[in-house]
Amino acid sequence: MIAITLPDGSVKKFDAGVTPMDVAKSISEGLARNVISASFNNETVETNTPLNQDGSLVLYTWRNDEGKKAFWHSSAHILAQALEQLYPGIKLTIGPAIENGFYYDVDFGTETISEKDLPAIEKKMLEIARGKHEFHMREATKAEALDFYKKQGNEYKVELIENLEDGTITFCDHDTFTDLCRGGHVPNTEIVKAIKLMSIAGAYWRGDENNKQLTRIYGVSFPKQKELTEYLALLEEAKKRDHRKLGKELDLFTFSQKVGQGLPLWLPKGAALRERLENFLKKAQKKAGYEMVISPHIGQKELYVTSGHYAKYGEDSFQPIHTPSEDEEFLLKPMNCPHHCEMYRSRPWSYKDLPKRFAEFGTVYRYEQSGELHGLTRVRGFTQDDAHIFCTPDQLDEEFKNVIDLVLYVFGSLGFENFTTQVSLRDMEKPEKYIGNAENWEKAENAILSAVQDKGLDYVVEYGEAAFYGPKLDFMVKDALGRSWQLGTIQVDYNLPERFELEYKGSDNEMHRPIMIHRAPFGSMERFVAILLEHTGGNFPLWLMPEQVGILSLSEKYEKYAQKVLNLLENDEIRALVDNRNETIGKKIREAEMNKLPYMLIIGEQEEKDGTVSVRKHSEGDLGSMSVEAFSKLVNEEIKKNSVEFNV
RNA sequence: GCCGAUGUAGCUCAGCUGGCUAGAGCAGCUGAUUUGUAAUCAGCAGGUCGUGGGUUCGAGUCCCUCCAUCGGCUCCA
Repeated sequence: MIAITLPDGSVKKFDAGVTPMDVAKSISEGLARNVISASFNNETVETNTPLNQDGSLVLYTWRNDEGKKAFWHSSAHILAQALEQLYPGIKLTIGPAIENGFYYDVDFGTETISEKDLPAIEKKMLEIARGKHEFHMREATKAEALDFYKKQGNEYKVELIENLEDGTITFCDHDTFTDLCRGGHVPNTEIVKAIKLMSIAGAYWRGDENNKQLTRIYGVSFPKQKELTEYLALLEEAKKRDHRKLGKELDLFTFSQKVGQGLPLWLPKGAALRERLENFLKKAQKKAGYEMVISPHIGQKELYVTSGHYAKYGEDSFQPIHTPSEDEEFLLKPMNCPHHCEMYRSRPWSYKDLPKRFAEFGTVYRYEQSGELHGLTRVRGFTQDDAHIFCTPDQLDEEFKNVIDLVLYVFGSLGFENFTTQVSLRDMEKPEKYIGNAENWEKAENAILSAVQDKGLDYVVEYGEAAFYGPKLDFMVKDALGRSWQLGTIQVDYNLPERFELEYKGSDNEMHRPIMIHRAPFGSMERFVAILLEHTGGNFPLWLMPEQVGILSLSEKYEKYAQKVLNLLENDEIRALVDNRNETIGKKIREAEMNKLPYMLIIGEQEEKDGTVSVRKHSEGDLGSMSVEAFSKLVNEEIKKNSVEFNV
């Protein structure tokens, strides 16, 4: 007999060799029907794995992430089987579950497949699924495993196996199909009822662009057709919040082929929105002791040779600007830091002057690969809400933490609650990617780690994500489709101060090197506005709205009164517009609703006589009539409610 | 940059296997209407079908080039 501990703490006795499925059956028939995977002593097991020792067992269903993972991973096996049947001779590589579904990377050899082929593959997958084939794990020696794939001529699987240790290698069989696999499957194929293959993409073997590009097929699957339908509807719904679509509809920004790809054009409403965001941050930064500076958009090549940008990126970026004089070269600035370093150098500093905080909404230009451009989230010309803090070593910790507070304030004020924080460190195996010595890197990385720990931030560490001059703390937010974007960033840099020979005089009357913190709470205005658009669906907080109130006249007869209301609102600093067109009130309301105008004031004979306005709130409807003063108060209270002061 | 897809009026879309002067709705303009909480009616105007080549008696439709966009990969100062 063995003792199985269940998640609720209860312990049940079973004969050795009992399977997780047997345990599920002993609890209830319903659970047995729904269980799709299990873990035993924190290790993933199959539902048919015999358990031979005491331990704790967790049973997963579709409701658990673990269950979904097993479901989608199993679906990837079915996809692979379908592909092998339809395209004999292909080479399978890897097929994991991902956040929303699964994929399989395949070398199709000379064959090319396109999205037109997907329905046939889906059909084959469903056919296989209906066969109710059970998944069985099987151990194999390294020699057997290598032999199996060498016979097939599959160099990818051979490479994978060569990196595995003998004794840890397992295969998974179902129906006629076999795949190298670590485990974690559903009991049998039949529970996969609905399958949708989403798209085809190229993906480099092992994620390295020097390797061969494989064909990746993305798919998603569900235990019920209804859930698939709902999922697809959700995706459609998310597309409505796409910032590219909303930006066009709300007249915020545009792109022009003539101006160039990745070069956004901010239209009046977008520019006003952006200005409001900038002012919001300027106000908080002023309180936090920042000083605004301004630098030009280009700089001499020498500046970037000093900073290290030229050696690192010169050839792969926008090419230098040449002038009529010989040998003169200027670069579009890819970053503001070199300029700010030169500002620091403009005079000598004492330790008593530090920290020095130079802030600038600085527009930078970076030659992103064409395939990488994406709406406003990835562009070639953008404005960073940049600042560089020059401080002494003993000020670093406090300064860094103050910046964390500022970023949290900005995110909080704009309703970004679901962000994640990432500590981006260097990739130790690729030192050529970075400038500066190991000792400085170590110091900078430790400074960030200790600050986030003291602040109690819930963070993940990513190696190889650091900037070339220093490690970062990044604040990531997801877009409407769940893709993660880096917004705020804080970076510790010991390297640029050295390259620019920055100094200050210490209390010991000796010269010392300051440490630099690079930081941008928004990240960039472009990306921030994009993500804000997707989060709010265009319904920004009232204080940010380009237009807050529409005064809709019932007919042209009320023009004078409309103007009077407009003047009253403007006196209270409320942004309003008058719609006095010769259209029906129904049409004016419809348009205002579609333009996401937060408030509509309907005025006609009655209102003019009483000196009131009839208030309608966006997507909520009629709020009844009130005086203009009462309405102003309503608006200002809503604005106040949503804005918090930044306290240092 | 790489893989796959897409590109018809300002916007959303129709245009079957190549065949008359390329259609519709919304937006725009003109006129009528002067309106009570999500589309008043009528008329008008608007497109070298992304670009450049090619095949053909004939190309929006077929082929190639380039450009841009979309979904990924890689990259991301």
